[in-house]
Amino acid sequence: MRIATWNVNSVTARLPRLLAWLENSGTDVLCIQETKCAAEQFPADELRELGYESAVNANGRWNGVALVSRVGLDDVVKGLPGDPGYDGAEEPRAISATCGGARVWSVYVPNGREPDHAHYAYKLLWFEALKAAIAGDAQGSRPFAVLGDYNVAPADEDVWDISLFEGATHVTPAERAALAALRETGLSDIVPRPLKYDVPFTYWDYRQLGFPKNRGMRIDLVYGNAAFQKAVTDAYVDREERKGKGASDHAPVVVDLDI
DNA sequence: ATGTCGTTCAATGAACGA
Repeated sequence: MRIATWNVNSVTARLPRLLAWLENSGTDVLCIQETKCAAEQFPADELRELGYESAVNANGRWNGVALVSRVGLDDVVKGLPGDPGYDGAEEPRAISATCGGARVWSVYVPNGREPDHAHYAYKLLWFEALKAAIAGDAQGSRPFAVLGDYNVAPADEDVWDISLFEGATHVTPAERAALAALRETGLSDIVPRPLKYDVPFTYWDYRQLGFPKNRGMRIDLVYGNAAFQKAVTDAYVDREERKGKGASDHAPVVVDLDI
């Protein structure tokens, strides 16, 4: 089974590339983040024509996640139990389902904006709720993984120049501690191969020639339990998808599994 | 080859988030 995660930065703007990528990549299950559309605007019909079922948790302009599968899509759960919400409202940042024998989540962790911003406190609370929600499945014998845009670089090496991140989110000890807490439930970081350069960056800012200069970050992560990790045969970042006109600012992370 | 992109609201750009 080939499973992938991709922050598409608007599923409607990305639709031609999304359909082409699914056709060409041989992906069985895709975890999508930042659909940036209302649920009814999600291109389920176009995906169905390619043989994929869809499950969507989205509500408009911001955020939005989805699961797309051609190997089954059962027991869909939208949202995160205990989601702290932001500014009085719960946001569509999580969806989970059973696909081809694996239980998978597609998550879009809050950005945090600045360490002294309310959004940062929200981000940490959101991580706590995620940990509580997945701890049971992490210990289970069924292959289980949480895939998505975590908006945290696990180590200093996971950003192009750590000296430029002083005082910034995505690299703070508290955010990294939140990742460590997730791993302590029984999940492992499935680190993909970079297809070019040394570090498997997954995101490059649109601005200031981020991609051509490889000013990237590894913030799209695959956290799998022991059964999932044991089944992994390969993992890589499809940086080709970041190239050219009409690309998302994130590249897909692809994982091959012997299940 | 790549010196932002995408959505929304109200509008022929600005505001906002990332």
